[in-house]
Amino acid sequence: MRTRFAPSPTGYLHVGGLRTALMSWLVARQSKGAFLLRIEDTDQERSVAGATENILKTLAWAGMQPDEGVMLQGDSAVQKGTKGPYIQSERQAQGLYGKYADELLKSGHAYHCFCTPQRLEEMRKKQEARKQAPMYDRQCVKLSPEEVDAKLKAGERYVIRMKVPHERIIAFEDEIRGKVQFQGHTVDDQVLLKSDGFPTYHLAHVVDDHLMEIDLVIRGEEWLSSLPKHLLLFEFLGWKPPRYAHVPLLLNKDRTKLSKRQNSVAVEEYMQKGYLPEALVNFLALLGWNPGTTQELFTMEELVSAFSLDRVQKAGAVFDTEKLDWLQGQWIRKIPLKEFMERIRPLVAEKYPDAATDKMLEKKAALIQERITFFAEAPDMLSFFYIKPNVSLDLLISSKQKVTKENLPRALEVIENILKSIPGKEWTSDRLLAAFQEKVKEGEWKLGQLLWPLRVALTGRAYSPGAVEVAEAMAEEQGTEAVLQRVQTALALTTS
RNA sequence: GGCCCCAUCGUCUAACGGUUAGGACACAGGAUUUUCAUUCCUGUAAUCGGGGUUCGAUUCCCCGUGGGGCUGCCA
Repeated sequence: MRTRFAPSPTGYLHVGGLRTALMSWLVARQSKGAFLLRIEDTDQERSVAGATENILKTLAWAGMQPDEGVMLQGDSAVQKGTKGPYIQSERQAQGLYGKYADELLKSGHAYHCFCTPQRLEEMRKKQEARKQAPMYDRQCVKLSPEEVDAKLKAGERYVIRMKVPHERIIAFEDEIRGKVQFQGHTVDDQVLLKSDGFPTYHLAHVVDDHLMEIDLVIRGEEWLSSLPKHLLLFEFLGWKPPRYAHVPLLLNKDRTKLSKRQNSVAVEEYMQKGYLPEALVNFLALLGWNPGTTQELFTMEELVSAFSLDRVQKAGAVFDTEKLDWLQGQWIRKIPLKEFMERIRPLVAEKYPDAATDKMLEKKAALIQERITFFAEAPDMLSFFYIKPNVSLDLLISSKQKVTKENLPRALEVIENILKSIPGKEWTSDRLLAAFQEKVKEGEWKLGQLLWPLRVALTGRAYSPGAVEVAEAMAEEQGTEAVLQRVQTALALTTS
């Protein structure tokens, strides 16, 4: 199966685009076919320099590389394949689209239109006032060949429009929606070739996807109403149309089409926020698709074998990132510890330079891997290993743990004594915990009354890894004296 | 306005015409030998409305209603 993704280089890659790209990629992989990337830059005004590379890099981040067409080589975009060029402006330069427009002109399926934008605007206004659907009124169809020639010779600006047979019924079987039908008279005479000579999306899509031998076009539902135009063009040109899958739209919370007003829509934004590609891809795959099992976590490989278009939903899906965050947590926990450590190292080192060469970082990383959702949380979570924390009396006290202003000094003394009673070599979290539990057995203290102040004394934080785990790591790194010192500092705080 | 598409918990979704309408996220409660988190358990919560067809409709048909998309010399 040959599939394609055909973005316009207008800036960033949209999450909706990533989703259709993903489906196309999955289908191609699954069928051992090819995933093509074509650049649709027929709108001169909207094209942005560097956007192509940017889109390609983002796609690569997500784990999708094109097999053919425009792809990344180092930092720049190159083209590979036998059906190129794969950039529409380059195809345009070869006169490709004009050639087929001429063919349609000759066969009577298209005509020159000399109407000015002003006239078209007025026409639409009148139609709207009469509560009619705004459609081209075919004024230029009436022009005789001689009149057309004369206007062309006079250098009048023109476009080429397709001539839609009004009496036809255009029916089609969509891969997701099933049968879809349109009445010819409701379909507008679409502009095929603009006055600057460039094709519109409609002509370019039909010509390119035919020439590039695309078997299946997966695109957003917003294209469904243009489908009859495309089908007709394939017919007029004598070509077999591809299969189509019109994927339901991604929606804002208010169920309108996903917009940047209400959501982060650029994949880059999710990269910057620290989302893992595994999480975003997993999330996108599950939006509007389900495997028919209760499996929620999918690697790319698993998606390749599990995905199928017939389990894609017909209704739009609200882009609610709560589940994305959950998936992010799941995926960050799956990262092998060493890799996790190397991912957080530069972030921690940025704030605490010692981390750059920290031999203890793996042990510290292990303490936080299950408690964070984003790498960016790591520096804060580990801060107390690198700087002495600011411990406050307020934090040492906890009503939930029954640590009061009154019993706190005594608690800290007990903690100190327990710690002192254990030889440095035996400072493992298990051994430490056992010691505290023994004390608890005596009846005077609850475990929380001892471990809470210890944890706060060591970390200065409302939440952190467990007290004994921190004590173990800290003792190994800085010696038991350093740990005791922090307890003593806290104790001093209570007496001042 | 016209054309097209769609409709199950708040959200993502499952259910050959026969299920106590299932799962996940979120939320609430609890357990997990300290906080936060993780993990586990429990709970709250849905078939848009009306007609058909059928012994029986979430499921099939029709009509409403609601929502969305398109309606550019943008894609």
